[in-house]
Amino acid sequence: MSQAREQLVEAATRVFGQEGFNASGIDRVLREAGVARQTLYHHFRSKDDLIVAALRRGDERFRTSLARSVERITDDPCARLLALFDVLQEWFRSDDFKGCIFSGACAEFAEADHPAHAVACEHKRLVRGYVRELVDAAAAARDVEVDADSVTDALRLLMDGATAQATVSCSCQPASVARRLAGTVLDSVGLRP
Amino acid sequence: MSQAREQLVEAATRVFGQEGFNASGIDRVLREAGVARQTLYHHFRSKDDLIVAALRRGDERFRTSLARSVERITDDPCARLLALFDVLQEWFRSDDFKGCIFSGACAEFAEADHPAHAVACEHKRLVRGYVRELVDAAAAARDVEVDADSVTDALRLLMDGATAQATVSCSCQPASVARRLAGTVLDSVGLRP
DNA sequence: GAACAAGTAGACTGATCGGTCTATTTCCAT
DNA sequence: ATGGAAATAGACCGATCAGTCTACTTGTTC
Repeated sequence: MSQAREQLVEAATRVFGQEGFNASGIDRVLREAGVARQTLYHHFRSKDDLIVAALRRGDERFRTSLARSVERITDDPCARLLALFDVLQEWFRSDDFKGCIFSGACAEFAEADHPAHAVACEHKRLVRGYVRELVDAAAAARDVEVDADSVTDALRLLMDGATAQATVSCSCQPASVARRLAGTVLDSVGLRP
Repeated sequence: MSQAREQLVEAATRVFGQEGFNASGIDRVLREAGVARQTLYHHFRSKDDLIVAALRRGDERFRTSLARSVERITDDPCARLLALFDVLQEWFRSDDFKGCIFSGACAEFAEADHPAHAVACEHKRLVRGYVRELVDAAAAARDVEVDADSVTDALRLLMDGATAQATVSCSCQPASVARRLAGTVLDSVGLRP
């Protein structure tokens, strides 16, 4: 993998995440990447292509970071479901938190068939897959029968709700609210840590 | 109130809501409003001013529509809390649903001190105020003591979560998930319809 | 050492952007 | 009737945008 391409994707994820997609010009990304104009168009056909690559990079980074953070917090499979919200809170607290770039991409590229929208949709699907794994692991550890899909949907909705509210309010409190709600959900299905 | 200004704000809410803020040019709004260029700058100092006016209009329209829809669905104060999610589902189902323009505004204007961000924040606060009224009414009707703030926070988080997910997935299912979760929340505090 | 791919620097294009300026018209109130 | 505010049409401005083109410099590989 080319180093120039690597720095391009890296700068793009950073710039687009901070300023938005339509608001960030190609020149800004090039300057931050320290890369020539033509190099961009050697690796990507258009700005949209770069946006898609940046979103994919953001997806990988987010999911690996989420999993690693959750695993670092606790070993207990049930407690890990609540740890999801501790990780979110940590994220909201960070100085450069500007909301979920995938929700942002859907806001800026509202047409459902836009490639960026598709990547965002896939990202949410993959995160759901990870949460689903955690739910299955917790159910197995507690040896209880649960409607794993319903529990997963509930947790995902709480996560996205907290993120949306944190983006608008610039506060980390939504994470606490979501965590408390998640606790009652887990309680009701016998997955209380 | 001037008719030209009225049509400007109306067209702006429509165009910005469909295409986003940075992606929509002034010319597009002018064409849809059927209004001359100079007329815009007679009523607004800048595009940002028009954006703020459009958001305010969207706020009014959303809240009055929400309240009217909820009141139309049921008279029971507790059932109205669940009706919030029926209204959301109806919204998600509409053909031109493109997500919450206030969350979209925060995605496009991430700086917390941007006027559009401030209006979005105020909108969320006002919606919370309405939900809070519904919670208080339900508690009074059931004659139970509830932590109204907590219940309101929970319902608002479920609403925003459903909206965020519906925006990405282009589905109305998140409304059902949120409604079911809201039901368990209300159950646990004695506000079950 | 020749060929070739990757990268750089920077000028350039056509389009669009937000915003200004001028000239003219409409219409209402004094 | 006359002055003034509101509105129109459209040229115009400087800036920025995404994307192209040319010319030159690296390395690497055969």
